[in-house]
Amino acid sequence: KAMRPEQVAELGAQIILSNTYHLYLRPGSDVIREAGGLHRFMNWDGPILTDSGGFQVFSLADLRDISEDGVRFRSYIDGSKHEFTPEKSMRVQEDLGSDIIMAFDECAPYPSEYDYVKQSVELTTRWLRRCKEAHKDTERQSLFGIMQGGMYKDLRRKSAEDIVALDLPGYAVGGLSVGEPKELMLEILDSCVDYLPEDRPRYLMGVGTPDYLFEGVERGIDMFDCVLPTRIARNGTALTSRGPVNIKNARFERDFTPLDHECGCYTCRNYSRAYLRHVFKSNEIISSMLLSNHNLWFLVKTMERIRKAIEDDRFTEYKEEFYGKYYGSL
RNA sequence: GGAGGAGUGCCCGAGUGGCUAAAGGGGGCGGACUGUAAAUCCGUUGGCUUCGCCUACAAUGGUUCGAAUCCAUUCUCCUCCA
Repeated sequence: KAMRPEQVAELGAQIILSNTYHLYLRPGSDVIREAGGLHRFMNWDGPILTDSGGFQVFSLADLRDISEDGVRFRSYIDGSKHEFTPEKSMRVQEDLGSDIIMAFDECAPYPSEYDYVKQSVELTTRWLRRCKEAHKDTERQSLFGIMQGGMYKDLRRKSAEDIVALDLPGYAVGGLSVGEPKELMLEILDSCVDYLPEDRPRYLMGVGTPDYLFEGVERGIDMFDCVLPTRIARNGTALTSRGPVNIKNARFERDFTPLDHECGCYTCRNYSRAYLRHVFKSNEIISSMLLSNHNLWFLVKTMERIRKAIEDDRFTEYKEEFYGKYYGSL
């Protein structure tokens, strides 16, 4: 949102995420197929990953009904009834033509009882087998499996072992960062990442804040995705090397310095905090554009530096340096 | 000059005797946001020596146990007629 694909590419982003559930409801996956696929439709010729719609089963919970076969839900747009099954999700993602397609899973809410999560994990695994079965074009599209298991280590392990047995090109950790405390999230992540093969991409879904990126990488995660940078941008928050900055704050009214002195992004090269505050408060669309651009740049550059630090064998030093500034005083 | 109508907190605006420091918006201030139903949502917004007191619904005076609400006068604005 608020970004042209060209700008996303200019940031150095290598892949973007789209959502099966939302595109299925609107404009409809048939429309996108007719348009020649998502890449053409949205003018992005790099890789695209599509989420399966599993997360929407969780986030739009009051509108759905889960069964062995799949999920029945009502459209929040027009109230119409639909059913998503693993097969359906695969077919829709095929229509979209994305490069990485995600398994149709159930993301258990936090907190959830052990028995519920156990059932849920087993269902997710059965659904994954059906996804793999239904997924035909393995040349053009890579199907990633999703580990679940809530906050229960034994269920995480079981989930991981079961999905890894299916020998997929990549694996995701789902069901984290759903409202649990950070310590718990890290403890669970610690316990389960190693069950996923090191030679396949390991993707932590829905994460996150800069600190979570470091924590994830440190534990062996390769990929992340998150709405946070663009959403908080639209709501007036910028991520900076000195921590988050709420550009709405009165103290920036006459602050004519850049958002982040160390940032080389378009926004920081050309605009002051006072201007960004002004356009935000005036409800100017450029506010979302400038802040989204900055936040995405910030995360992309942070990840580039993390990769470089790993190559130079100084990840821990870089993490400490980053944290020192990020959590230090503004 | 005549006839009607109106003046409410920073702004708009509800309220026509006690449950009103005064609905609801807006604006201000602060916060939240993590596989996007979000340019969304939440809190707060007269003062103070804050389990209470003070100042407040144009101004002043009055009626009443009690007034933003009723009465009188004054001021200001709007509409129509001359």
